[in-house]
Amino acid sequence: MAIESQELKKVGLKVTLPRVKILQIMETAATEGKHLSAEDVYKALMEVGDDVGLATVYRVLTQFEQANLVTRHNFEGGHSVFELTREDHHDHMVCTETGEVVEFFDEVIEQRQHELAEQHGFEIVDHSMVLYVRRKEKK
Amino acid sequence: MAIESQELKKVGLKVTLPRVKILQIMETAATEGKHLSAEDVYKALMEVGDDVGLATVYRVLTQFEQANLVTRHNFEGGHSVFELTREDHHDHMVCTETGEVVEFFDEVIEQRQHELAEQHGFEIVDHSMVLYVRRKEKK
DNA sequence: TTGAATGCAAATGGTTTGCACTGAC
DNA sequence: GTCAGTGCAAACCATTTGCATTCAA
Repeated sequence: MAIESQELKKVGLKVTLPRVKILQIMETAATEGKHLSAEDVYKALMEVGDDVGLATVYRVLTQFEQANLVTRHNFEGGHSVFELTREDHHDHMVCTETGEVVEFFDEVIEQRQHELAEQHGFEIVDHSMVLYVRRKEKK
Repeated sequence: MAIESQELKKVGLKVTLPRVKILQIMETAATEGKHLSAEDVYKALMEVGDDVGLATVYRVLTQFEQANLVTRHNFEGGHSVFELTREDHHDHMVCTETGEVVEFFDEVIEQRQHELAEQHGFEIVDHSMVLYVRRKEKK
């Protein structure tokens, strides 16, 4: 049995063709370090000849998100992008010129965030930090 | 002439009733530390008896944003909120239970962000950092 | 068999736009 | 008087949902 099927069962989702296919696509994207929108996933399915409705793509991605298989990001621009959930937390910097996405993690910042929330009597449930950047001119 | 009129002229916008009214509302909200959605502004206008179309509210807020009079934030949840642009940069924490918004600024984090961008060969154009938080249970 | 999953199309909700009318200069 | 600004309704776009059909278990 394919790895995808096992992962689906593990999170309590019935093994169906759309779910397996979409999971495969997300895994492929992950190895390339890419973040896909629902539309991207839909197109990828079309290209491989798999006829899955866009609505199903949204439904499945949402289920995957709830099952913590994928993580949803809301960068500027109105649409969401998804990536396979990884055990290691990380934030993103997005190049405003090329759209390139770089992932990073910084212990100092994470630490400060918790301290700041604490100072205001809160605890952090989640956070998003996106740096919109531009390639520096080489001198 | 009211202060609002001068501000509008300064940024090259013709002085019209909707623009003056909306600017006043944004200023009032600012003194209360509030962030308003287009809908909020629209409702505020209605309450005062000023009949301005929702479309105009969007158009004016967008113009204000381009003129750098107001700043637009895209928190989770699909809709944008606006606040008067301030010279001092700050980030936000949003309570997931009450919607309460707290502004904060932390030099340590700002510093690290620049260092991290630099490490990847980028310079920061802009950034968004939002902490989604929950009031801590008092023990 | 049988309830869950899917496809399709229609609905949604925030935001934008086309166009004729209005108003600021 | 003119052209930018506005109101209204229709259009948009990403996403969600209702419902009849299909399918995994």
